Formats: sequence, structure tokens, C-alpha cells
Amino acid sequence: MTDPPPFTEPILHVDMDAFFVEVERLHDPSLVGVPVVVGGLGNRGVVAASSYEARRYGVHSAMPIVQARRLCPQARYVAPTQGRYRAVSEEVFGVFRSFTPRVEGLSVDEAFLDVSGLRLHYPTATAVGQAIREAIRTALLLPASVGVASNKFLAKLASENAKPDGLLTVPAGSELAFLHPLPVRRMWGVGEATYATLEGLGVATIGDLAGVPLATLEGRVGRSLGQHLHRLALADDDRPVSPDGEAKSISSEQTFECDLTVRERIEAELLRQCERVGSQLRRSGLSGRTVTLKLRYPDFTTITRSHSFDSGIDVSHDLYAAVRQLLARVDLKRPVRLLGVGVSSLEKAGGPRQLGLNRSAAWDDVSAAIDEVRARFGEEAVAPARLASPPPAHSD
DNA sequence: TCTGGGGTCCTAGGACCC
DNA sequence: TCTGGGGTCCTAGGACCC
Repeated sequence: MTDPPPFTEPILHVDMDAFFVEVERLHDPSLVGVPVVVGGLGNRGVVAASSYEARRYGVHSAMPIVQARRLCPQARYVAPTQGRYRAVSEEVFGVFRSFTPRVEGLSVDEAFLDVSGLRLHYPTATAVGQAIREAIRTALLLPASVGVASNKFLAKLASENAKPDGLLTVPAGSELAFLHPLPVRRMWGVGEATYATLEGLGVATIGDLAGVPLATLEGRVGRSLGQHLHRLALADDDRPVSPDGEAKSISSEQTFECDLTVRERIEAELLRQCERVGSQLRRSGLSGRTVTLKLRYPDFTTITRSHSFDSGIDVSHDLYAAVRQLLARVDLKRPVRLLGVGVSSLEKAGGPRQLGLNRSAAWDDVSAAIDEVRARFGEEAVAPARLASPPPAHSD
């Protein structure tokens, strides 16, 4: 008995089709077969996901919701329900892990899988991909598309070409024939800014990019990105599928329907965000040394102010004290469009404690009690007294 | 058309240290 | 006394992803 040879295309990229829309359809079957747009419903919302019926009218992700309403007024507009997506996502990833532990999630609805270990059970990686699609369809009633290729970069491009509800394999040996005709904008890592630079070099396709001398590319987009893009354009990608590691930051932010002008209201919103971030830190057993305050003004200029402490914070009250110090360093005479609170330099909680900053051991007990009530009765069950009836948004 | 929320990674300057 | 070089950390901003 000899082992079968290794798969020549061992990397899968699995991407759920219109994930938020399909989850909402499971919940409300009247959404099936009609145009659906999931997104913030206020005037400042954007499209988080749209059904294929709505895409035919030009609606797409990240589009302002007011524009979507103009293009497709007959669509059903649904507010996102993140908890629902998280729950279904866990089931989807459960299906992935029933095939292989080598799963690297990219977001709630897509992942890379290294299926090279399954060659005794399936004739080809393509067969594994089909089996995964069927398993997700059968167990969760959801459509998924799969790209199969020799590396991550190609697998991701392939799954996009396979949509909706399909599978595409890029056979080993035909990588460049698949890759080079594609528009360069479709490369992972080429966004608006980099695309504009590449356009200036006369680059339209990935094949064009492959023809640009490395030195020229590095000169225009920087050394690191230049080398990265140059290699990818030659289908050269040896990044392994690395199972998900620890989070590097935790944050909460909100764009307000009306800009905030009253300091007390700004502080109240920041306190609420500190509660959210602190709660998530403690749930994850983490604390963070670096606290960041984020503000966006009406003209969309965005600033951050941050401070690093010698030890980690995971008590909401300490977080808020830090944020208030940062708030003293920003201009609050201008209206505020967005506020955010973030924590990074994360470490396992329970290490050396932050002293000073008004903290006291009693706040640990308060936080623990609040977390317990939230766990039993829900996130909204407990809020600081000052959030119970917020002051008006406007000073006028 | 007027731009969400939650993330990751990179760059660049300055402080600080040896 | 007209001044090196490297490493690491911090801060702020920005590109990019879904």
C-alpha cells in the first residue's frame, strides 16, 4: 500500500454568499426571493450586505444607505443583528473544523482551510470543497462558494469567481493563465489609494503588474507592499494557513445620527463605550495596556489620542478615567460625528495591576457583579446611572 | 452619493538606551 | 563638542479587509 500523492491544490477559501442576507432569510422567510439590503437604517448608515436581487440595481456593500434607497426603493431594508450572525458563524466554523483543524478565519463568513491532510479520504481537494459546500447546505441551509488552489491568494480569487453558490478550482500549472487577465483592483491589499498609484504606472491587470520592475514598484508603493504585490502577481504566495490566534485589539465606536456638541453627552457616550469594551475584555480574560480615544469631526477628519500604561486595564471605570484624560487633549469646540474607545497591547488579565488612576479594589467587585448580571439578563440589563436619561444631543 | 463598525498591518518621527 | 548607529517602544495617521 502506498499513500496517495499530496493534493496539488491543497488550499480552500470558503466564503458564504450574501451571508447577512441569507441569515436574515432563515429568520424571516418573507425575505426570500426579493431584493434585501442589510445595513444601518439611519441617514448615516451604509450597506453591510445586499442580496443578489438588489445587486442587480447597483446596490453594493459600503454604499451609503440613502443611495441604495434611491437605486432600489422596493428592496426590504433590514437592520443588522450581529448576535444572530455570530451564532450562525460559529456553526459554519464548526462544519469547517469537522473537516480539518487547519482553519484560518478572515471574518464571520469566510475562512482558509488547509485540507492537505485529507488525501486519504478524498480523491482531490476539489472533492473536499464540494463536500464542505454540501455539508453547509444540508446542516445550515446556507449557500457557500469555494475556491480551490495551490495557495491562499489564488484560492481567495477563485472563490470570488465561483460566486454565487459555486466552486472553482485553479489547477496547478495554470495559475498565471487564471491570474494575469484579472483586474489589479481585485488583488487583496490593493484598495483605492494603491489602485490609483498603480493606474499611474499604466497597470490595469495583474499581468501588467507582473511586468513592472520590482524597483519601480517599491519606489511607488513602498518596499514592503511593493515586494508583496510583486510576488503575488507571479502567483508566488507561501503564506501558511495559520489557525486563529489571540485578538490584538478590542474597540467600540459609533457614528451619531446627529453630531454631538454637548460635553456631558460626549462623556456619557464614552462611558457607555468603556462599559462595552471593558465587559468584552473581562469576558475574554484580557486586559490592555494601551487605551485609544477616537474622534471624527463633521468634515470627516479623524484623530486618535492614545496612552500606554505600565500594566493592563480591564475595569471599565479605569478605562473611562484614562479616556477622560485623553479627552482633555482634543478639540471639543467642534461638533463630533463619531466617538470610539479602543484597547490594545492586550495581555492575559490577572497580571500586575494598574495602580493610581482612581482605581480601588472595590471596582473589581463592582465589575464582576455587573458582568454576572449581564450574563444572566443581557447586555442592556445594567448601565451606569448617568446613561439612564441622556441629555439632549443639541445645545440649541 | 457623502461616506458603519470591527478589526489588522504599515509607516514615520521622536524618545530613549547602549 | 557640530556630533554614529542600531534597537525598541510609543504615538498618530492611514490603507485595507469584510
